[in-house]
Amino acid sequence: MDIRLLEAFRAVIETGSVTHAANALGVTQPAVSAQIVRLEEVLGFSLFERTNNRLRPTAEAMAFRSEVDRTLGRIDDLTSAAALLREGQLGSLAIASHPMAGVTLLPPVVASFMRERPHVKVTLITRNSDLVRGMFPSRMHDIGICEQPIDSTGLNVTRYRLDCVAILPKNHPLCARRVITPELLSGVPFIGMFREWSVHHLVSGAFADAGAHLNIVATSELMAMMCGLVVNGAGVSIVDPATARQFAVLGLETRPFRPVIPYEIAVFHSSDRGLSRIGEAFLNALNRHLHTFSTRTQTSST
Amino acid sequence: MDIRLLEAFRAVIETGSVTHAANALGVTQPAVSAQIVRLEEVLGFSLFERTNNRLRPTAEAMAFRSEVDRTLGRIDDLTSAAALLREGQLGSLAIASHPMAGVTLLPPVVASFMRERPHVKVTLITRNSDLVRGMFPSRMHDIGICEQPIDSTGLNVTRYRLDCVAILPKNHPLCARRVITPELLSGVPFIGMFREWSVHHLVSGAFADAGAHLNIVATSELMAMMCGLVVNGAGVSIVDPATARQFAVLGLETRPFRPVIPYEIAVFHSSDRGLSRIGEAFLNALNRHLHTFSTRTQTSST
DNA sequence: GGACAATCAAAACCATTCGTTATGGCCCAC
DNA sequence: GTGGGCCATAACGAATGGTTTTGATTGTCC
Repeated sequence: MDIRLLEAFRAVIETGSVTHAANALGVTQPAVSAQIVRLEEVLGFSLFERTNNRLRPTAEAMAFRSEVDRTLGRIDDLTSAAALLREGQLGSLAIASHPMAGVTLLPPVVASFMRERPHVKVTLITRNSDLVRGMFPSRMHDIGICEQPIDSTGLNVTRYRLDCVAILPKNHPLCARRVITPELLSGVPFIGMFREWSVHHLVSGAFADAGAHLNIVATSELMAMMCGLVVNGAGVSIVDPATARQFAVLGLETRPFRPVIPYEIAVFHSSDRGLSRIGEAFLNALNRHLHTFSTRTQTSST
Repeated sequence: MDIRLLEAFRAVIETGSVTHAANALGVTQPAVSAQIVRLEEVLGFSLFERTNNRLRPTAEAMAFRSEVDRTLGRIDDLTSAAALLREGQLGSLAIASHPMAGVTLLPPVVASFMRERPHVKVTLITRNSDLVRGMFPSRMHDIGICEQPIDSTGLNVTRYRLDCVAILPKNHPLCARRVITPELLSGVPFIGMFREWSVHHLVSGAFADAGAHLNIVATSELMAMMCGLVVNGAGVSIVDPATARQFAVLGLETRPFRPVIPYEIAVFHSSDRGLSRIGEAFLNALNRHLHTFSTRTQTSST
């Protein structure tokens, strides 16, 4: 059952003549004539009555036509689905990330990605970094995001280093400074993170190196709460720039912090299994987004 | 978008290897290999990752597969619809008949026809003979049935002549006779037809020729009522054999009548428009049925 | 009524396509 | 290391499917 025969049949029915159908199809009249004959042979019944050098559809042809229409419609759907797949517009994307990425990094990227690709189904899984690492190389997820360090065997890993920033409430005296240092923050009420987080080890190290006093007045497990405390004047803090930007709407002031406190995350996927076009597109979008933080990137694969 | 490519794709996915797919499809392995390449070129994205001389479907291939399955399923439907059309099992049949055919002739034929062809939609229109004749050559109906005479220009007409029979109640004295004649019925209570009907003109003519007395004690418009009257002993009558058989379940006795009273009907269809396979099949069935009445047939077309 | 235009079919021809056979490379298992 | 399984490539041949040309038929317009 050749599709071209069906298209020829439809064209003849619609235009009412072989000649016009041939014009519509961009082929010559004898070609269409032969196509109709072939179709009739394969079907085993005649589609047209040849009378007076004219074709008149038989009753069977009329009934067959509706079937053909449905079939050609389905094939149109198939080709448009193929086009969507080709452009990475159709399919699914499963991302496993650690909580901070899930809360502060992914939302803007995923949202704009979904806006551009309304047919893509996105699944977001949030687990702690260890569990995210353990989820690969199972085939369930396309992309993983976790904190450093990560063993890259069997994975394609892209490492990003974001420079942490100081966050201050509006009108805080230190807002006058373009760059914040441990000396400036010595003794200033500071909001820390309750859980183990590499960044805060680095922060306390930087304070110690500078002989400054880290005056932690509150800790929280949630970035949103820390930022909320800062906004309301409970103190200042140092967080990764993605978090700072995500909660900027609350009214945070952001300043660079020196010495540089790097926050390192790893974005990865199975290296044995090629990434889907959607996955590639998402990695590009994520990469673009991360580079708005003047991020340094390093890719490694095995 | 060649269907064979889709079938090759499906076979490779299902069997897991090009070689097995080739076996399943009855072609050689390089053929399937080339088909997959062609399909990938047409689609614009790759369907398999070639690694370690093995093929592994990409994420896009998995998504594409469901579309392909639907498409191939639709094509299966198309081919089976084509098979039904070829066998006259799918489509519609519109029959316009005069009332007596509609009541006594068609029901058994149409019922068994529909039983054999569950996918065929049958439309029955019942009008008087003049109106039935007037319905052609409009294209709305496939087959017309009316009483004689009929002008056959533009029509394919098959004329049937049925010999009318005498109908008697059970245990009527005349049941002892193998053949009924006007002489035997002279003075016997007779059920006539109210409306103009050629048969009854012939009957009264036969009685007159034989010098017999036609003693009409009741008339009706409905064959069913006439037969009911006969069954219940109100009299005897002479009707066409199709009617007699149709109402035989009521408990009629039927005997040949001499001289022969012919009842003539015409079965016809447009001659400019070929009859559908369904129409042909129905005409055959109708012809077979009518010949169980030892009917004489005569076909004419213009 | 005759010339013309339109339509479809048939024949000859040509190119592309598509499948087969033969072969080679690669990887895995034994 | 060797053999077997799997896939890709190349060479080749057949057949499919198109074009061009031509012919036959019919309806139409002067």
